[in-house]
Amino acid sequence: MRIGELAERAGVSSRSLRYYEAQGLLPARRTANGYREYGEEDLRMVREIRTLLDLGFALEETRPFVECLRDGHEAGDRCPDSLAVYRHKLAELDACIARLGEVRERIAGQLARAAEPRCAFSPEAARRTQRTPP
Amino acid sequence: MRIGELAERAGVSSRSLRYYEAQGLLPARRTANGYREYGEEDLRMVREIRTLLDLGFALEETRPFVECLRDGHEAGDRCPDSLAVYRHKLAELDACIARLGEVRERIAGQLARAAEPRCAFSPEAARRTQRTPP
DNA sequence: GCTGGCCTTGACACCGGCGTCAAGGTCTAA
DNA sequence: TTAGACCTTGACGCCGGTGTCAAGGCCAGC
Repeated sequence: MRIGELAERAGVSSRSLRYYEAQGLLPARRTANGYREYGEEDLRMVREIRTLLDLGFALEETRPFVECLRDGHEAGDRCPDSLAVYRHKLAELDACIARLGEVRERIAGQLARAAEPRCAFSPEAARRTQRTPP
Repeated sequence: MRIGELAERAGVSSRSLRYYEAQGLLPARRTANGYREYGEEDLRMVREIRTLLDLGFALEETRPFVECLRDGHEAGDRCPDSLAVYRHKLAELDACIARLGEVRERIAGQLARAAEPRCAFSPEAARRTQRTPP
């Protein structure tokens, strides 16, 4: 199959496929006229790449998975290098989530503080600190 | 004070200050020789900008805060527009955190699955499904 | 032979917040 | 007078994955 068909079946642009090839992820055989020629196994690799990219992996991080597939494994994550990337990504995610959680709390705090007490001598504050409540 | 001093006191580069000015966030008076001239209130604005940038706000999102300060308010988040940005950012963060959490679980699942059962007919699986356990 | 659809390579654009370099102006101290 | 520390504007580079355009080759059907 040629690049247009592979692109259509994988739901990506031809441009992306050429880019993956340029990165050494998706080498393509060539027909006599110079056209790229792909097989079903290439479709699987593209799908692996897309799945991982959609999850937030960098293109470079998909390399072990693709190579794992190329080595004939039934899935891209059947190889130690792929699992290492999984673990690394997990740690990254945990750090990122923790950081975002902190930021979230900071902003929520600011929001609560900013919405309420405008000034220590505001009417509300004055009323709260009145010495002779009715 | 000139740009170098403001940069030093705020802990940012002169380049950044010029960039903020180019974005219309930090207009500067000029001395006769064309040098930018800043005051203490500019230092406050730069600090406001940096605080928000460090929290993950986009430069553009700091605009209401800076304008709030310029309007003479005691803090950048004393204005409705700033609070709106806070709320918007909170929603964004919540969505982002949720998404990352999902991804995290997906990967953790993949990792668990990939590390364990290599094949339905693996020795372990065979042992687990033996009809006559000892 | 010609049209139109596919393919090729190469190159620029995008986004955001700068870093960094160039070429030149301004001021102070020795 | 000159060194050197500061300032000015302008412009290109980066990162990553892709859109998009240009200029041209290949091929099937009419």
